[in-house]
Amino acid sequence: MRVVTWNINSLRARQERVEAWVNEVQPDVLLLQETKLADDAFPTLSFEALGYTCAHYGQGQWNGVAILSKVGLEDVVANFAGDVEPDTDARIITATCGGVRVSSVYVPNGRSLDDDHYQYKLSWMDRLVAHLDADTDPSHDVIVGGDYNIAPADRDVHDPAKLVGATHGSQPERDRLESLETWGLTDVFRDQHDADRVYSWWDYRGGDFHQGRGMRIDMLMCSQSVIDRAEWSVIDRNARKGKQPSDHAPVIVDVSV
DNA sequence: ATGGTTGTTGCACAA
Repeated sequence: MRVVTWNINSLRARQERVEAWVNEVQPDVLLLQETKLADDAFPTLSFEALGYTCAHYGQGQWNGVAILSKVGLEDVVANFAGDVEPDTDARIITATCGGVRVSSVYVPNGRSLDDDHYQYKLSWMDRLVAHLDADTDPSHDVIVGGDYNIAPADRDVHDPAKLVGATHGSQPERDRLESLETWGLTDVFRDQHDADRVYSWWDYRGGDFHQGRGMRIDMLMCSQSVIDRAEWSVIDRNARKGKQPSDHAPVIVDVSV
């Protein structure tokens, strides 16, 4: 079973590229972030024609997350589960696909360490753990994939010095990722690869992609039973090339079933 | 240090 997470930075602007990539790579489950669509604008019919069942949670203009599946899609939860304080933004959707409890998450950017949005980001990560407690159990097959807007370690960043005093690499953010690990999830890409200078996001500006200046902030966080069956994982940086790319590349894992 | 780019119920703001 092939599971992919991809922040596509507007589905409206990216539909053609996303469909071409999907036809090439044939994910069984595709987790999208930043669709920037309201639910009634989501192109369900286009994806159904490619063999997918879809669940979308969006608000238009900003945010928006989706799950596309060829292996079934059940028990959909938009927003946080249970009694967890609901998010005002559309940043998380959860479903069961092929026996795996998958979530597509778009963690708040944080903007800057002194911004209210940074506190919102930390709170959001705390609520994500509470959501997992309410929704499922680490002994199950669980994949929480998405744009975390957090680089797990300095080795996941082109220039760690530039992150000092900034978001994406601060200790409180990394502590939140560690809380997810404590809950029972593992970053499958890092579990499989020791390589440095592998990124999933590059700023559009200044030729950063071509200069190799990026960060690895998109992850597939997997429970142990999934990690044990993970055969292969890669970040497809080719998808960041060419005309009108998203600023993020897709992250792929193949899990034996 | 600054600025560079892309997207949006855009003409400022988020990333």
